[in-house]
Amino acid sequence: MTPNEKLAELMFPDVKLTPDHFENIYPPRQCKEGARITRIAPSPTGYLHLGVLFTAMVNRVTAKASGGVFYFRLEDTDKKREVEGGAEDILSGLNAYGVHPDEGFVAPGEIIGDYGPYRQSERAGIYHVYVKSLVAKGLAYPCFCSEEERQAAREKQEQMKVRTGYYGEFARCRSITPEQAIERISLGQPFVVRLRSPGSEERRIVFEDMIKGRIEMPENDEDFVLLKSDGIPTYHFAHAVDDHLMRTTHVIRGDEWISSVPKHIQLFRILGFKPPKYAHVSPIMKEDNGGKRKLSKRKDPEAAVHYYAEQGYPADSVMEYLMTVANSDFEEWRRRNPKATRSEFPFNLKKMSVSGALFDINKLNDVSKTVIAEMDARTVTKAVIDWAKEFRPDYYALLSRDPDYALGIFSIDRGNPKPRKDIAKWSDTPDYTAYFFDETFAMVDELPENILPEDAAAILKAYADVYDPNEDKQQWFETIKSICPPLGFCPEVKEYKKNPDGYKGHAGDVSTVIRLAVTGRRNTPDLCSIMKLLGKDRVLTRIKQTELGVNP
RNA sequence: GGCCCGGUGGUCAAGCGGUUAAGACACCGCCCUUUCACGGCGGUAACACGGGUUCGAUUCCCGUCCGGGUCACCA
Repeated sequence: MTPNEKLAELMFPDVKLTPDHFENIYPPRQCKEGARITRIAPSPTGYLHLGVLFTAMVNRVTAKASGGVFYFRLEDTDKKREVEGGAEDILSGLNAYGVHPDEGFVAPGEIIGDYGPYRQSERAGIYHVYVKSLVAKGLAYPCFCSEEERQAAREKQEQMKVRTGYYGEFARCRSITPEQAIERISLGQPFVVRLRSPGSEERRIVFEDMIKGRIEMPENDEDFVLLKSDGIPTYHFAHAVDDHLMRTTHVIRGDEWISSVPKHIQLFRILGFKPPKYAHVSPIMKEDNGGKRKLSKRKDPEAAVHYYAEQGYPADSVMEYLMTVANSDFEEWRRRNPKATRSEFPFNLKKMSVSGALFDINKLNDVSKTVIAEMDARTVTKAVIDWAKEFRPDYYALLSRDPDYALGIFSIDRGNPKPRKDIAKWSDTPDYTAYFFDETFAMVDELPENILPEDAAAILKAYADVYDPNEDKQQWFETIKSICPPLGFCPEVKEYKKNPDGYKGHAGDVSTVIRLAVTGRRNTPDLCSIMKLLGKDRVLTRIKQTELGVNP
């Protein structure tokens, strides 16, 4: 045994397997030519972030479009930051938005696939095999530096105005001989394992990022940590081992990783792995005092995907919006293919933006209005009730009192060739539908400027006398027209416009007064339908109340 | 500070040496219309700056400025 092999044996006495073993039990995948294997590998440090959903969506769509596999791996190597229930939240969130993994963690408590374990904390044995072989070959070494020592070295580097980091002459433990290391380990000194980096600052490494294009950077020359003192790997090492063994072909991740690519490529080479293709996704930004910054989970409520559920944005709306952010020609495609499923869209990583897009709530609202406008009444009603049940108990109570009435509300003007686009999210509905319930109906306190109170009172009085709840829409409007002349209003708008001085107003003004009395609003969907739904008694009561209020 | 990346209307974005510099959202006006919404038509509004290269630069090169990312035993 060489000294390094002895050292490796001492460091990992329990490790008996070799890398070959894993190469055999995780063979290359049998996929059709060009199939892309992608993954989402979040760490369970909190709730599902919009950026993670976005990245997951991009991963899934690229895998699916190529007939490949999209899997979910849990990066739980940092116990300190782990949040209980974090993994479940992320997973159920992804599923709620239709970003279903094919493999790995596919649902809370459900793990499938032949390339597991998919939880990094269960893969310690695998990582150790690879680290051990690296140490045995002298490609990695134990480092005994304390935090204080590293801190001191850093300060010295800052003083000397040189790059900080554990490299070159600053990599103190690099020169410890295997014999010395064996002695210190035997003494029980704690250690981490570092890569003995063969890189040089002087040399450049070039790689092709599928989104950002060609990128050139100095080689990595830092002896970065592979295994932490608790025996758990760092992200870098786990990335290399896992993505190789799980046979990932395309690593699509946030662009905060781009600066570590030299480390990653170096690791793949040293381990004898074929590096994956990389695609670094720009983050979704938020406007902040005229500047831009990444959506922050702490500062921005809209960073957490949960926010959209609370606000009542349908999952489809969020995904449609995210797709337009991902590939801006998605919108145009959608207009041409209104009924197609998103997976039919020819998604392309190369069409992704190189710099981060500002989160645009206006755009989300617009997209969402279109999504909701195309839903049928039953779907909308159910969604609103489900939403209210969770987030607006008071409104839920009103809706669930009479489900058919609720259905009636959301049926108005729905399904006709000119869809209304006035609901962007379910939280718009309590106010939007307030006048349908006596509890939330608010009487008018102000008339339009062009209508005098006495005229309004006269209109309401006249209408109350002829009101017939059984009229269809056309008859209903004829009735309104019929009360116009005696009141001094013109039944035809066009005629009124030719001769505005000859009348007090036109049929539109008359119906506005009625609308105001019945709904308390100047703008509503089709009034005739609304009145039918409200019912004769309620309509008459409101007309009378308003009449009194307007003309006491 | 070092190393990367990026700067086209308020926002998202096409464009890749010669264009009246698309389109979408937002905003404004008009039309349609019993209101609103939908729809239609029109409008305001952009190539960060300075040098090159070129017959010609938004497009290519350099510099400046601005923005973003990253420099851990976190991912």
